[in-house]
Amino acid sequence: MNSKVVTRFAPSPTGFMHIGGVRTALYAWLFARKHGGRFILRIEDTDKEREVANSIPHIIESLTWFGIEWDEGIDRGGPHAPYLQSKRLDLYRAYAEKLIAAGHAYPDPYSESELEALRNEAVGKKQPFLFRDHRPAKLSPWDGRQPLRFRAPRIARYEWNDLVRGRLSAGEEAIDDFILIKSDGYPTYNLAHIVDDIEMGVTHVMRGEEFISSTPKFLSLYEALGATAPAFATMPVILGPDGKKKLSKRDGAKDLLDYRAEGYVPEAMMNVLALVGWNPGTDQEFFSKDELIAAFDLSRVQVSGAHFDEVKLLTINQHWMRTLSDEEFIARGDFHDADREKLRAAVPLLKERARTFREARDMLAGELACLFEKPALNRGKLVAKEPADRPGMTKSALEGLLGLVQALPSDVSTGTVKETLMPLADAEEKKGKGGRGAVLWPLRYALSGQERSPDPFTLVALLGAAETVSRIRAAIAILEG
RNA sequence: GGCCCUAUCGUCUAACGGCUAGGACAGCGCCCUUUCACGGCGUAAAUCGGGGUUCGAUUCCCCGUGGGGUCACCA
Repeated sequence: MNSKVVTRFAPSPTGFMHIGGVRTALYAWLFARKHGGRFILRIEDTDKEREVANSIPHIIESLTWFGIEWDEGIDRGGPHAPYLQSKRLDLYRAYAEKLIAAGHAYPDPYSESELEALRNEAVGKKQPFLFRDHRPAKLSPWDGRQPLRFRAPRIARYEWNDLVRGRLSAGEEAIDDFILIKSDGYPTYNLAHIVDDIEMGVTHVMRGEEFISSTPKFLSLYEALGATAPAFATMPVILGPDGKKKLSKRDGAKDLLDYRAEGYVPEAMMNVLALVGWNPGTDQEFFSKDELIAAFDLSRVQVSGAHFDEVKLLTINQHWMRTLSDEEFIARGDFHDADREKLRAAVPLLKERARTFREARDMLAGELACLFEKPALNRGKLVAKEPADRPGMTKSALEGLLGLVQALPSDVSTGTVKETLMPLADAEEKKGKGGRGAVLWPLRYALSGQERSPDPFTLVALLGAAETVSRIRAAIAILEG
């Protein structure tokens, strides 16, 4: 029974995908995987005016990066191909003819201006405009140039079950004679998605709450077609970062692939997105893809809207970056021309400090640049005693370091460096002149040229004894000069 | 405006009608550390308002308020 589950994600090619759409796709996909079912990617391109060029490959790239894979769909075919609605017009036409024959559909006889006049009249009387009040007395045959309308039944109260929200209902005003086929020959969403869901055997439909109020349309159309409606599951909205409104492209929602460019890993995106609107009922915060599939449950999907927290995303992204092997980290970090050997050595440092790959790249060019090139030292900085508790720098401290570093083996661990150098710093501390800082600050600055850097022992280990000696000598030279 | 959905810390959320309303992120403090970061420990922070049902409401019901959605030849 579980193996019969079929879900789908059916975006229209109107541009990029934002996290709201991706999350809906994620839940539909998780549900299919959880139940050993199939997941379909269908493209709903029935509005040729709003279509944006190249949307389809962009959507495919987005979902692929994100980590969702589909069993049938636009680019890989399947038993119900094609998965592009504009290539299925004959099918919608056949269903439309069936509806006409059964008396469930009729051609709209009004011109645009006539319809406009009727609508204005109703508005003038402060009445809601209902097309069904203006149905033509005599039905003329449909020539395919007029819009085809659904003859909506009058039902006092629609009620249905929602897998997330339970009992939902709507009054009879929720449904009017809506258009099935537009005058340009393309079906509307209302007809096309239902025909496809029937043909493709979709069992569970996940979608946003903006579809709740049009569900009566869908139910009555299923009934007119003599088909059983699938189960519905309504997803909560994802709200914009600052406002309370639904996240939308208009309000600056980001392209999913922008997150890739900013250095987020898809594991983190999936983890975070799954948790906006769903939770496992436990305290677990980190979920791998497989763990999500195992834990996902529609009954624990939230009913109210939620904000997407990019700060939390940073934390979770850092977690998933740290789970990568050093090789994967380098391969996925897009570090182009960095010195491979130094880069390899720097990875543990990057894993500790960077929350995104972009941050990691910035660090390599910024505070970690000293790993790759000699820093430019500045005499004023060398001797400055700012902030107040800074000890300043003495030639004797640097020379003491020099002696110890020269004795280090060429391949040395951070721990050994620390064991070797700390006694000098501790001795300085006993003298009470600036404490350990009297040694450690000069070392940090000589090696990094910066006031903020990784700890100096790590720097020595990464740079090697020879380079360390060279940099300390450079600092001494500046002090003397 | 009609209809529909919804309401727990700043944010994401947990809590068969029953412990001092729990966790995470962010915040704050302390420790570690001459810096930053990491890490450890700790701390502050919430049930929208009013009725009702009940021995007992975060939980169930009603009203109000706030927020959202929808009323297309868009999906």
